[in-house]
Amino acid sequence: MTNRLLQDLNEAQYAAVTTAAGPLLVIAGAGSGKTRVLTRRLAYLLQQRLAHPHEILAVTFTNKAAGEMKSRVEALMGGPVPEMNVSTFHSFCARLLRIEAQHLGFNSHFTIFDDIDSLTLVKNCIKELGFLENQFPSRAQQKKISDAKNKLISSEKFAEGASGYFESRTAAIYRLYQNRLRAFNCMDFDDLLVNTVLLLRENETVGNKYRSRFKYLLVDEYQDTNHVQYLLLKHLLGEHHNICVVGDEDQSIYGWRGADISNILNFEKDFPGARIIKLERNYRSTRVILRTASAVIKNNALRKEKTLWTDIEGGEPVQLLLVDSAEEEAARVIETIGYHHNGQDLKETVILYRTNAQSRPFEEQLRRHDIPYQIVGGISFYERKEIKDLTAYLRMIANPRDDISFERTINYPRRGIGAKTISDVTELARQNRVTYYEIARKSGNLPALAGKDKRFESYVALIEKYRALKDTTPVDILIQDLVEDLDLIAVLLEEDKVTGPTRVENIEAFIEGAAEYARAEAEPYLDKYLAEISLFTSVDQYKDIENKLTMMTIHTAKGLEFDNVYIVGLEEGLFPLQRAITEPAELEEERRLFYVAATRARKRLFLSSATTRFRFGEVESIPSRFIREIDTDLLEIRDLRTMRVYTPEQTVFSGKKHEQLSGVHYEYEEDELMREGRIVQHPTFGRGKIIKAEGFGESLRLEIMFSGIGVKKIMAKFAKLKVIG
DNA sequence: GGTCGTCCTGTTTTT
DNA sequence: CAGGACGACC
Repeated sequence: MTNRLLQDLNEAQYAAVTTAAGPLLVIAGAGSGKTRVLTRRLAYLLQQRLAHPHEILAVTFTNKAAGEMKSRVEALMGGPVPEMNVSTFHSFCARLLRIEAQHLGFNSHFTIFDDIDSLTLVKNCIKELGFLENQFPSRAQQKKISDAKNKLISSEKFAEGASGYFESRTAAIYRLYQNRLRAFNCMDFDDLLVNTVLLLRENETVGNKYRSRFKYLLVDEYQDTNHVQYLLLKHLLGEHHNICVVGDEDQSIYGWRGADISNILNFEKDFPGARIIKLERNYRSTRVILRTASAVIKNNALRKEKTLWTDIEGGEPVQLLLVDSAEEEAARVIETIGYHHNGQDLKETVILYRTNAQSRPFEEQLRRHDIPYQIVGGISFYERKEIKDLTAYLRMIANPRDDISFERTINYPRRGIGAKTISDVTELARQNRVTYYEIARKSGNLPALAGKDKRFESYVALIEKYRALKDTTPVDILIQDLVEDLDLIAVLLEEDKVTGPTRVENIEAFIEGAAEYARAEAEPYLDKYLAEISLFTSVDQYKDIENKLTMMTIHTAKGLEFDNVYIVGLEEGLFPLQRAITEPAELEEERRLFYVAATRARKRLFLSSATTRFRFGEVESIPSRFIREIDTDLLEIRDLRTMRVYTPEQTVFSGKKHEQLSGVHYEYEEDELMREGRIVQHPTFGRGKIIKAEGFGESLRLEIMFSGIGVKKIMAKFAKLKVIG
């Protein structure tokens, strides 16, 4: 009898599904049936009774992917598999820590700081230490701290390795930040991973407990794991070596967040005896689309050679739209969508962009034409002010030690507690080494807060009321009552006549979300609900709703596929981003990002590029180098400025390069002269020698050593340089 | 204590 | 161009 789990698999897929024991690396090219392999593999482990559901841990990148994987496995197994662990790294860690928190000096009601909370705390720390915000911008400091954590460098270790003015101060900020989080009984996103690793590594009992529990580990999107995640896997792996990771180094796009591409490149070294299986046959895209993606990605040096192929012959040429401005781009793209998708379901079409800010002109056009759409990501629902304010209350209720949530809620809605009083509270809390909430509770006994104690009392009474209810009242009811107690609806409507109603709608949607959760959960109480919503990802909100166009960043689109894909804003400085142009490693990541974007498409791919784009001030744009890397016979160029169309045949036949068609001169010849070793004449600095040249054309940057002046970094397009030797 | 206006900076992607 | 920080004023 044939095993239906092994039907319809190609040879490589079959091997990936059935190779159960030992380390296994599955290199899964875009569209190569990865999800099918993953779900069949899990079902196969269960079917062959190699493991009980609770002995399997599968980690995915988003909650949505986890949910889908689980339901597909259940469909294959013909029934629910409730005990199988399928989750993201972060939510797996959060759940584990909820159980084991006391071993780390946290209590199990700890709350999770999102990016905004964490930034607020960093700001507070910088202020408290008396450092200047312009010398130590909070965002940059936050990033440094996060980078350190991703490499498992503690604040103590960071301080040891720190040298000089800036680093030693960053170390101080890091230390204070970490101490505060601990005092608040809070963890940021990075802490969830770091603390789990520390616990598994340093607490033998806990470590052994989890090591003996999981017999099979499965990791999706391995190319985007960071060092801490890698260590987490190492520490979860017990006697057995049954770890299967699936990934594609060409799709690694989270380097900026600490993802370490060497995890996948070094898998064989890290896990001796590893078997490698490559899935190279693509079932998704037309040959034209694959060739386009490959033409760009092959310019990267850091990759394992791999060739995707498909049986899907030919396909429509890739259309390149050339336009004047960002507004024009939006108008023409929407027009093209209307033209091509007459009668088709809009859910099969997506507009992908490099940065969230690019969505605006498209939104305007879509509204104007009354086309239904959804934007995934951007300012997430949970980051909206009214939602943030409400969740800050919920967090105070779950965990009153959280000073950041205290600050956010103490005077909203207004209770007559202003900046002065809050700084008094801060001061008192520091002196007495207690939390802000503790000060609020004792305000009656504190002379410094004389006269204000009634205001604090009503706040404390409110928090305490809900603290008493939180473990027994379903979370949606709790939130509803809280909103009423705060009179939040009236406050919002009063506050701003224009945005008020929308904000009220958002509050209502939030309550509805909680109600949905309450219906699905056996114990729908606050603590768990908060943990869940703080780990929502931006794709988690994506639903392929009938007849709605979708827009999102390329990062968010990872793992999704559509019939029609529009990649917009293909200009130097935007895609690739300006800062990537001079950094080879970052440029390669941008290229992978293009690769991910293009391979989302099944049938049709459209690219667009504008000549001018408003960023800070007006900026002339030139088409992205990625366009030039695509073979001309794949492209149909529609120059919407001149209303000229160049088919692939014409382009090839006339031997024209597309940079000429687009009317942009790249001025290679000039570039050729501006190379290292050349002597140039500068109007103010005089004679100098080029010691470094990066970029090309408009973005050519030079480092020039001027005699008697020193090294200057110069943008070639602004400096009136003359080559004299 | 609250509000309004001005100046300044900083701009990528997200768990 | 937008959002935050800060200072002036009510």
